[in-house]
Amino acid sequence: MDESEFLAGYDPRAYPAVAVTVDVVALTIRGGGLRVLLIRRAEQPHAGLWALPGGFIRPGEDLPQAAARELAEETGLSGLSDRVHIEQLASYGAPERDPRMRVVSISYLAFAPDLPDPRAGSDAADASWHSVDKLPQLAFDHDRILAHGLERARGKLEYTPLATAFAGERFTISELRGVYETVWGVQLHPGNFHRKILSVPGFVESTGETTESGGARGGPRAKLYRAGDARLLHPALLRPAREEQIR
Amino acid sequence: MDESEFLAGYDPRAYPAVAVTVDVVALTIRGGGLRVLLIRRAEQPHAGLWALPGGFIRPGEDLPQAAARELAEETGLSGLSDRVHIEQLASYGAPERDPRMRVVSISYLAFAPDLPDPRAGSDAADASWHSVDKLPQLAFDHDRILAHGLERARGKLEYTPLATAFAGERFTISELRGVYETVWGVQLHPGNFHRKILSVPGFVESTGETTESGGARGGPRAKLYRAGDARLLHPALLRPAREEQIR
DNA sequence: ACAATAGTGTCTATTAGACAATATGCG
DNA sequence: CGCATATTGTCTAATAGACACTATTGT
Repeated sequence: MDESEFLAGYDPRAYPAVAVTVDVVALTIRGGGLRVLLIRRAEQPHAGLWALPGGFIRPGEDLPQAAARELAEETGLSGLSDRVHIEQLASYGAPERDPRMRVVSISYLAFAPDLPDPRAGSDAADASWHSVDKLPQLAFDHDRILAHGLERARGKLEYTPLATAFAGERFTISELRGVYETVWGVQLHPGNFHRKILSVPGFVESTGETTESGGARGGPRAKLYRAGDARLLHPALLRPAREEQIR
Repeated sequence: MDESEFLAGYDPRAYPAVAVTVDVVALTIRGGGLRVLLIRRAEQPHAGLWALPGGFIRPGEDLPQAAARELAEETGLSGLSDRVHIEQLASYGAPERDPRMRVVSISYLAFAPDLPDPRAGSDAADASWHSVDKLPQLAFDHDRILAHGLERARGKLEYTPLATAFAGERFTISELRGVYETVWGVQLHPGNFHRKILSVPGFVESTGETTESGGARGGPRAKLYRAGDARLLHPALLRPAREEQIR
């Protein structure tokens, strides 16, 4: 057991130092595509490569708190706490994932609508949103972490109301469909999607309002909705099954 | 960023030491019920309380490897690697979760059929399987970790062939139904379950054999199956929806 | 007027689940 | 024999998805 073993003679300071970091996969939808926040490393190792924002946990700081802080530091936003959904993703601790010392990274997944252009923090040469379809080479094992985050996000759209976290405070059914289409990378049937969304209890609730004008290329004004109180979608919105996912 | 910040003047050895442990939620089905492996702490703090098996990661050791090692040490089994399904659960790092120092724990979830009675390791006063329905008080935040593990296991039965990891090499449809009923704590309709399982591509495959004899209380010999090659169940086996889960 | 879009109606195939029926083997 | 269980059949309600239709608005 951890602490009994500890008391039985282990002194963790006698071990090679273990560093604990948090890395954040921050996703938003911009320019019609799904984008991830990357920062360009200013220092060795992997200087010049792009990487996920992250850093050491600080004394007295809880893990989600550290993730939120790192994200706020990199985006230059302080008051984003209430609009950003953040959840733990997974941990990575392969012995050689950092060439200098043992680093265990706890990754977090963040979603938000319309996050602003990031301001590079003091420890980064650059910071920007990157389309997940054309990614640069990433430092460390951050490609694996990012892939895991994307997979998680895509899956969670199916059975949770997470998509509303990518939309604004009020949104139309079409905008919500756009979120699904962007994250999943598929086209969805507008009519069936519309009916389906409204049939899931607690997913969205009507505001009684409509958009100020019709769509850019015509069409009637759409009703506006806000996120409902459901935490799970029942029934779920399933992606069209792809054979290669099953086996 | 983590390492640039590091190089910019951070020395992790200058930080208060952070210890990284793995804790394992090991589940099996015994005596008709779902059971979890607990060890009784021999040392302070929380001496005498039950806790999840776990311990420090060792230099050069990957995280899943550490989890498998801890599980093997506590169960007294060395050759269980190929029959045990093990996967990462989540990480816990609240600053005060261990009263002595900063400890970040990475939890793992393990499932296996018929795991033997555990042998208490050198650092434990006792080790045994406990029904998840009547749990003792647990050390640290292990009640939260265990609750999370149970929730994950129950959910994964829905859309993965995980249930076969609780059954033996060959099993009947009724035995598989027993796994679902035990983990979910519900009664399932035998006929519908039977047809449903066989309709999911790749979930089970026939061995062409049957049981040697009928059931203990009569009935025909059942056909024997083995796990198929599906990694995801499509369509999924959904639990009867409970209203309180949705909101 | 014309095109694009919001929202609704309808039809079909699939699935979950209730219930029934048949066959087999234990006591 | 009588009962429990394995397996299959049938029927109904709900759902996914294809397709069509109407109404509204921008150009």
